[in-house]
Amino acid sequence: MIGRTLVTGHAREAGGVAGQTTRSPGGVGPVDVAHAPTDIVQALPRVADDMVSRPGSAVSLLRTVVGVYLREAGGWMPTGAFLALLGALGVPVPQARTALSRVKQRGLLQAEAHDGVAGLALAPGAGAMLACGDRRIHEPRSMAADGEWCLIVFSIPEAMRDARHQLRKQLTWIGCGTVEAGVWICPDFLRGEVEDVVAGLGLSGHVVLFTARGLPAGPVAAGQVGQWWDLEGIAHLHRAFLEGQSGVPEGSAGAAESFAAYVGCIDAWRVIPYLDPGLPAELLPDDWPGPECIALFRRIREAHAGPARDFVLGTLASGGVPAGLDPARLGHSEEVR
Amino acid sequence: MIGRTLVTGHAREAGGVAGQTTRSPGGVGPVDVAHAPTDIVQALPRVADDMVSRPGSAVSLLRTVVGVYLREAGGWMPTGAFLALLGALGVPVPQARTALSRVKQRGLLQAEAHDGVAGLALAPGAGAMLACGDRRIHEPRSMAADGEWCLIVFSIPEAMRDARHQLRKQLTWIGCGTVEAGVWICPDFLRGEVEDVVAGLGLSGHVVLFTARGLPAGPVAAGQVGQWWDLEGIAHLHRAFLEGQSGVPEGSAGAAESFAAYVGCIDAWRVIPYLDPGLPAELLPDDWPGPECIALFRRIREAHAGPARDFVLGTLASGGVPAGLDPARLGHSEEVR
DNA sequence: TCACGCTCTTGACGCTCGTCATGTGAATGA
DNA sequence: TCATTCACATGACGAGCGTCAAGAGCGTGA
Repeated sequence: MIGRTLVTGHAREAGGVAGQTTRSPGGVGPVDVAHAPTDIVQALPRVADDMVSRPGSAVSLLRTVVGVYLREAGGWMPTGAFLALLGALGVPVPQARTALSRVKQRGLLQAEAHDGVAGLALAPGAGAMLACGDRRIHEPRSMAADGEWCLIVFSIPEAMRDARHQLRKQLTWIGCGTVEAGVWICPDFLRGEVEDVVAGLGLSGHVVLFTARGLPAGPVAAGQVGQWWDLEGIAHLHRAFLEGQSGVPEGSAGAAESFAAYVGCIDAWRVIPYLDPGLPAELLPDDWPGPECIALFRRIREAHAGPARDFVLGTLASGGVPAGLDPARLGHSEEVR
Repeated sequence: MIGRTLVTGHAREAGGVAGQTTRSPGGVGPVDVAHAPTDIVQALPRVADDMVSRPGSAVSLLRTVVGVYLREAGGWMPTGAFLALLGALGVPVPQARTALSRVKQRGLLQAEAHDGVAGLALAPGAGAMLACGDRRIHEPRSMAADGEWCLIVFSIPEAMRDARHQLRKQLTWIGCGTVEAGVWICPDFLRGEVEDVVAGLGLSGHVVLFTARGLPAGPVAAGQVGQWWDLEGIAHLHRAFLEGQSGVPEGSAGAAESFAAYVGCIDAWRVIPYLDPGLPAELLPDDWPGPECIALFRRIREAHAGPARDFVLGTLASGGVPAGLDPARLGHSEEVR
């Protein structure tokens, strides 16, 4: 729902003229062609992978575990370890297996046996996406009041409408705002990601990027920013994070609890630094929840990242049976291998 | 014709998908409201006055004389002096009177008698326009390769189509190029004039200006510039100037000849620094005639500005009968008063 | 003052962008 | 495995921008 709000949230004042629908209300016959996933989907920059699944779902949690721990573990983990870690997050083994299968199918992981032990390795090319995600997640950047902007101007023929649609969507995903139809804006430090998106869609010839500065500071600029971004929707994301993480203990806890708290926090946090471009405080409402959100995220990380890491290492060392974990929470741990 | 080339010269490749038109082709009944010439016309920035008349015509020459000499003469000259000066430029007295009447009607000059002598004074508010013209004419600016751009983004509702049309036209007049529909560009040192145009049309609320930099230098940027401006049309203007002024002696000459040469040169030159934004040489074709043009303009000014000024002062001192001028060229000089 | 020609205006049109509604396939969770 | 929900593709639509063509208005020159 949140995602939907954001994606469709840029609705301009559509009031006034009542749109008339001349379409016949009844269902039409089986309509046709449709749904060739086309090669555009294949060309999708991997940023899309961060957005498809809902935070808290099994796939999303798995995706988070992969992002946070798999590279450090050498890019490969036995299947049993995945099951154990997801189990520690409250995901029953059958659903965890389904999630593994789906993430594998999506191309993020690939099956690989090491020394006869079945496991999953990072798919080639996924490393770059994860690294990019790391930057955004752990070093959320904020633009200075006099910082530079990146303006994205494009004109894409109707024949490439899919690509145009994808472009618009992905620009929204990485935090760009809409100035006018065909003119988007973001902090200039996101320029690299914009270029990646554009190149990934094969639209380099139709898009022009400018580095701009000097929005005449003051309330006028703040008003502009309010028109360009769905600040309300982004603030709602932040507040949902604050609310969801408010019960997380910020003191020391058991390794398993720390792991669950930390991964849950990352999983809830992950999408925010994408959709929030990190606008300068001077251009945001006074009660903007961003800084408080970042502070909470950092406190939780400070408290639990270390123990959570220890928990994962312990789980890996024990071959899938995490130490100090109540076996009852693991579901059918005997299935693990 | 040149003007037309420039205005309509940005035609994009209109080919491609054949659009379907569901609109009824027949004319509709007398449609309504419409057609209040509106106050938009009154709000026209004076830059328009520089473009309406063709170089070399009586009105244009008069406009040039006014711009170059009237302010120095104290903002007022007797009608006879105008007739004499235009006569020195080859304009017969009847046409000169028509020109005076029309320029007066347009609001650039206003009738004023000094000490019982009929004459014409600069209309209030015209001074600013002339000053702006001076800057562009005598100090043609050129952008550095790493200079800053001004991006103009606008979206104007269909109900204000006239204003939108005017905006587009005037942006072209002051040298702006088209990036996409609704996105224009010019060197940032023209920003002030852009703001004047926008404010003059009452469109401040619908236009956003950015200061941009960092067109990735090189042939790519040059290609972009070639798409944004009608470089061919501008080069044609330059070459026409070079050709038209090639016969002008650059050495010393009689006062009257210098006056005719100098005013003729200014008159032919005047429009060029408006339509040519002064792009950096790195982004222009190798054979770009701009610098040669400016050099020629400066040589002619160097050679003739002084004597021309003396000629005007002499004419004013003698009350309308210029010294050293062949009376035959003056037409009916006895009509002068 | 008059005829000519250019400019501007006006209406129609095509193109692009964004949105909405709808149908389909996939992801999710029980 | 199955029902529900979500995301995406598609077609239709409104809006904005620019262009074209025809007609009106105005500048130009005789």
